[in-house]
Amino acid sequence: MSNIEITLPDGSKQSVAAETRPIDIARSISPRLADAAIVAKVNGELFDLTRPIGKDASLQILTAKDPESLYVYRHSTAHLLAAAVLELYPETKLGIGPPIDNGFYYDFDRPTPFTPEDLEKIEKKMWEIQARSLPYERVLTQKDEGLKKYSEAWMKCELITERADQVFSEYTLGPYFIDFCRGPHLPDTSKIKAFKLLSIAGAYWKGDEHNKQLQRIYGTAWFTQKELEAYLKQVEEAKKRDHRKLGKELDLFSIQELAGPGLIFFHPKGGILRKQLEDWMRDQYIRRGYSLVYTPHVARLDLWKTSGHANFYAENMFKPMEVEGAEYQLKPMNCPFHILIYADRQRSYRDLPVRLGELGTVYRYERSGVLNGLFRVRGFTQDDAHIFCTQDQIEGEVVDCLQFAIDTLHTFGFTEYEAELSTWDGGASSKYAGSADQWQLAENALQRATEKLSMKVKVSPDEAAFYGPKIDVKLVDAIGRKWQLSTVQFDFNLPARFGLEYIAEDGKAHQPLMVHRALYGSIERFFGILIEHYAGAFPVWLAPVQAIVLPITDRHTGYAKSVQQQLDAAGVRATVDERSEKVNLKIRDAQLQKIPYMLVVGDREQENRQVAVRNRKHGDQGAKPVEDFIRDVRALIDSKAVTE
RNA sequence: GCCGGCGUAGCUCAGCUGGUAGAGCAUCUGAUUUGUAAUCAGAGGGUCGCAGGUUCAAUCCCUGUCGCCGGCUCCA
Repeated sequence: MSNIEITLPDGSKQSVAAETRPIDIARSISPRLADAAIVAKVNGELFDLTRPIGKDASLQILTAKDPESLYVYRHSTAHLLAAAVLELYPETKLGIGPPIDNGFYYDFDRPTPFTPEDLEKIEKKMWEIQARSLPYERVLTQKDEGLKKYSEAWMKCELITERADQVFSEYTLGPYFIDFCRGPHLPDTSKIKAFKLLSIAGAYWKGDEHNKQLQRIYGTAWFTQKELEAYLKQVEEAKKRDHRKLGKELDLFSIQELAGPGLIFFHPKGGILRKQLEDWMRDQYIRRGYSLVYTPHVARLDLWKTSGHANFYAENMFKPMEVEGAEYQLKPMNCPFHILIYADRQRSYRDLPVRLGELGTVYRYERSGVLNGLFRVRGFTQDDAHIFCTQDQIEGEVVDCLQFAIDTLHTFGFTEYEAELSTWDGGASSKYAGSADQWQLAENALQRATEKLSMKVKVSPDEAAFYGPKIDVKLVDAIGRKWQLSTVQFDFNLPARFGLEYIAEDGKAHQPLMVHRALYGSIERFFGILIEHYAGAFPVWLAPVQAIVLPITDRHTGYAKSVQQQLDAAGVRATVDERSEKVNLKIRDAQLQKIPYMLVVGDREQENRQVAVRNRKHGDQGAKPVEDFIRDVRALIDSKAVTE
């Protein structure tokens, strides 16, 4: 038997038998390492701990500290799930079972759906199998032989036919379970310590709704019980912040069954918040050289035929309505309208850039199953703007757009964000509109703009829209979730379709470049993100009620009202709780309404023209003159402070 | 749209595999006049999402429909 040479991460070398396995090396280094080992890396490739190394190689033993380990761990937990399902329901056919961000899932094909009770049974069975310390065994199979072996399992056959090499690997777990799988896996089930099955959902085979619908079981898995509990707690936290729940509790907005799904009603308190968003954005438009425009909600279908939306966007549009023999279309986008304004008169290069901005309300048909609170609706308002400019101007325009996006995030209290640049395929296919020159120019401009602003950007090739490359900005919220928000995208399609032009210095007509950009994206959606980010406790400048005056007894109500009037006069949104209730109750209710400041007034305050300030977060702040409070709170409002 | 779950008072939820419904909070009334997260008492309030069907009898079983939730898909 020949020997092989193993190089460890510290550079040391060992000569060992070819059938030596990573776990053997780990043991020879230290029992603790062997115990902590999850998986190995052999020449950079993930390897089972129990798979013979077989050739000269560099070897790294991965433990729970290495991020790749968790995926292997979850993948193995998914196999454990499938093994349990097969033990309980042998007729079930297996789909795929990959690890995902917070856990894993497995897709099953089965005539009767799983119930929540089944989930409990399956989880119990999983622990039972786990306790047997069954090994995950890797087996090599010939492709034709494998197809025979899996002839009962149609999904596996499909996968093997499409993806498998001539000789492929399988993994077994116990007597019932064998799976076409690249691996690697844990050595055995005893390594699995903490997991929980979470939910059952329908999922289409390969994510395509034309395919058969399978039943997916989701689960989460972590190295330790502690991490599992922390994750479940984080899920709970997210539930507490759910904007649909808070929207009702804080009386911000509603969706009315009688009016229809996906259509948002802003209540007075939500209305104040929305007005803050709108006012800030319009103000910024003006400061940053945009022209504010207003356009209709419907237009002749011909416009949408010219823009092409009637064709490629038809399935997202409400059906046209007939008016005096002509068809009219509710607008799903603002761009054609802005284009009409641009094209309404001849443009000189001296006029460019033309930046037309609008808070434009659009209606899109979304399938009923995808609607979700404020996040996914059928009618929403975009802070939409279109920039028409020359080639020389695009880089500057893109820089300004991105800077605007970053300023927007900071203003609303988001400090972390990510940017993604979606580019085309370099012309490999014909699915993209526009010329290679245009793509090059635009992609370069986007790239250079991010460099100028020192933005970190992830490039996603072949992810662009068909009409142009784009940069998307994602924010990270208070509990670490990412939300796609702003977008800056080029459009090579519409200027051509509408024959847009400007007269250049050479006296000839040229086609302008068009940039489409939205920073909030959708005001409704951004509102929802804000609700969840702040868990309803908005910064003072956004809070619907900024201060509530709490008279201790009825005889203080008069003074309380005079305080409220002073606050009103100073532009501080204030109310008075006039109920004949105890202060404790009034405070409790104000806290639950997440009102930033509670101003308790009794004999002492009335006598000294003061208010006893209570901050929703920091509690009792002591008494101070009304003017002092107004000065302090105005400072916070004027600076749009996001911390208290 | 599809799969699964759900729809009971303004809100949050109970309601024993069929005998026309109950709690807490909220509301109203009365008492209490209160100092930093729930004062007490009484009263009113439901065609059990909607429409059919089965049954002597339906909140409960069946069918359809509307809406919501978790996913699939897609995006802002």
